[in-house]
Amino acid sequence: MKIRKLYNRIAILRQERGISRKELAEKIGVNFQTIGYLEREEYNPSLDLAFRISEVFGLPIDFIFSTKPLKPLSQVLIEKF
Amino acid sequence: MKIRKLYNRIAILRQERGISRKELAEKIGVNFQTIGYLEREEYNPSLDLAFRISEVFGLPIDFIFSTKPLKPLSQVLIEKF
DNA sequence: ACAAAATGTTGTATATTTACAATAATTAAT
DNA sequence: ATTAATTATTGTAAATATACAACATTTTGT
Repeated sequence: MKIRKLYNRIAILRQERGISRKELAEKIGVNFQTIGYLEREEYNPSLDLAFRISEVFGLPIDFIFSTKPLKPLSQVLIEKF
Repeated sequence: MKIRKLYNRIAILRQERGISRKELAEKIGVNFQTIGYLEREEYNPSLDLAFRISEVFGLPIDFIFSTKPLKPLSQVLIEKF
């Protein structure tokens, strides 16, 4: 299976909550550098890791991750008006 | 990260649609034995593969996959009454 | 009952993800 | 301005996912 690059909102969600990668990594049970890789989208998480992130943020996987580049949350929100 | 076993509804969703593993595998672009491994929950898919499955069935990832054992669809449906 | 199709099992090889360490660069705090 | 904290970069090793093949078993169709 030829890999497909995935996109995510990890960086913004983490910043919204005002925590560092190290803190997020601890909540998730993963090395803090792994968070860096994911935020830079250098590789895709396993489904298990995606679920952990989803659980920490309390948001569904499809909201955090996408096969297509993600619009800024502000724009998504305004489109709901 | 110690791996966590994940659960999924791939087998029922595939059977609902009346297709074989081979056919599903072709739609997804993966080896047909990989579908077997996933249905038997012998290992977890990558997030990319989870997205492909989600796209083929037209259902969100959180509906198809779960960190906890999944109730039969019939039961989930009845609980909505 | 038989043949064909689908699924399961076992084994090996490759690709991708995760961990970890050491150091550089950037940003934040004092 | 300096220190501390955070993030980026590079490299290596380990764990897990995916591909593929060959054969056994089960199920389905006729």
